[in-house]
Amino acid sequence: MTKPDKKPGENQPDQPQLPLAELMKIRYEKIKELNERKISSYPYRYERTHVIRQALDNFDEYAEKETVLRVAGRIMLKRKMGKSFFAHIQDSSDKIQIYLKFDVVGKEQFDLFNTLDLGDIIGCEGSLFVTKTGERTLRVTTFELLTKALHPLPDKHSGLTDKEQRYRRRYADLIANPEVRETFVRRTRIIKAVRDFLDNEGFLEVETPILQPIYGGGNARPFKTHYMRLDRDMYLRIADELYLKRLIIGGYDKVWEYCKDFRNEGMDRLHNPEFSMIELYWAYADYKDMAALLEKMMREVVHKIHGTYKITYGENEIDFEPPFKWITMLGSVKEQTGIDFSEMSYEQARKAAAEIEVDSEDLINWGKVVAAVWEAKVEPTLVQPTFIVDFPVEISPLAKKHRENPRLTERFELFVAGHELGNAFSELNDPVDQLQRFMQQGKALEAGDEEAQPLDDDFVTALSYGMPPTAGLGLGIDRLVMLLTNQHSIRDVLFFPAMKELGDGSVPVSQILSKIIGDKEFPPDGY
RNA sequence: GGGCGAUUAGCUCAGCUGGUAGAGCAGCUGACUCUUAAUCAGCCGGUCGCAGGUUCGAAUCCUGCAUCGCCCA
Repeated sequence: MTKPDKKPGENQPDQPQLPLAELMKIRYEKIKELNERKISSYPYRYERTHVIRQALDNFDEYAEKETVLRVAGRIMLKRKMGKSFFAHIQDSSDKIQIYLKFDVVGKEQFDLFNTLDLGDIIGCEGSLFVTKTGERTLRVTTFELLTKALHPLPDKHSGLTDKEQRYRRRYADLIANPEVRETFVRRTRIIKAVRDFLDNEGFLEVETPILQPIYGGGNARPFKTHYMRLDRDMYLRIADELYLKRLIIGGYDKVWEYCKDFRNEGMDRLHNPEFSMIELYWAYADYKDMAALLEKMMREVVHKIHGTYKITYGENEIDFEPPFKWITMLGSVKEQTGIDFSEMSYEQARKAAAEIEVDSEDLINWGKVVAAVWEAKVEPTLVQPTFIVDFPVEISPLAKKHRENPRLTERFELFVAGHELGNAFSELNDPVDQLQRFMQQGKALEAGDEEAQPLDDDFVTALSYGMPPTAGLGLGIDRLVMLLTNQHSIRDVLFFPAMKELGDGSVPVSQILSKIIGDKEFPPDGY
């Protein structure tokens, strides 16, 4: 149905037809033609006998017996040779060449195959053979279109290389770059290895609230949301710590959680606002026990994934064979700078920091100055797995004071390849001390430190019931995955990293589609 | 937050010191019944990230903004 009074000259030149729209329209027309022939472009299922990898693994046997196989996948390459086609189809396991001959499949199927586009998903039945050039191939006797792709695929050779597009359209990245699929499979295997290890060590996997009335357990700005039924603000958790300790108080000895946490801060190579950790708590143990456990875990996980204890990360070879280096924060600072901060006052520490060009302008206590010096001078040098031990009390509000030095806490962080991987301490279980630490944090919060944590009254209440001596650990899973997949940006180990909103005036695909299907009722020059 | 770089067709990229946009792939037509980034012939396809400015004239020079990347804080 077209408007008869519309003249060709009336096509608005200020609304040019987008090339993408043209490509999608051609594909949509193909769907309509198939529909007229009662062929669906989106059937419901396909009975596969094998995934492609299985077919290839047993190739010789299947080829010899001329076993009939049914495989399915996405068309990645397609070559026409007169009255025959070669194509490659790809499924989750692998890809295989298929060969389709006019004489074998007949005119109807041959013509149908001719209209297929790269990106379409098909199911093929046939047997295996080797071509003249030695490629293992499926000779198709019959095939079905399983899904029509409206959007063209990235370039068949160079794929999708634009980082931004790869993050924003991860599905296209995964289709075009199989090694990306492999990275994420490895991510899953790493998490499973951690889970298996903790299972074997007798830790109970639990779940605690993500949506919390009071956030805590770390130093970070939270995301705030609103619960309408209760008409109150809630926070997305920044850590699991305070809830897991409540479970220790409740009587569990060993608990852990795989957790998504949320921190309202910037994003860069090492940070995403939403990230994954594991936290575990272990009653009747202290931070040295925890360090030994973590060593053991790292060793096992690395070996399970790599089959060896030495891995390559960037330019470095990293050796996970225990024991890892163990050095106090103050000792490591002294080692790198020659300065011993341990007996200094706040003022002396600031002066010493200034001499080695570490800015302590906004740092309000001794502990923060020490930490700043340490970050500037020591952290970047830590390539091999290293425990940095005994942190200043001011920067460790949930850790128990050191049994030999009240300025410090019994805390360690594990560093590998210059990045913090894990953070652990002998947990503070004295409710009075905990309350005082909360008060200190409260002052910092009032003074404008948006990362300080608010008083959690119920947590103090819980502690007052008595928490056994406990060691706790938080381990950054995204960082661990980066390390074991040799990736250098957290965005490459997250399927869907946080991205800023695009402000470009590009035409959304849904709008293109609307206009294409609008052609049924409106003249085809409508856009 | 600061510095540097990138942004041109669905994808991958050219486009020099300003003269009004080009290739390959994909798509469409045709040839080819063992090709493999198939090949060959022809065709279609662009608000040159956005907004200003300089200029007779801007993809190109200048300013601002946006997004992405890298480095620094």
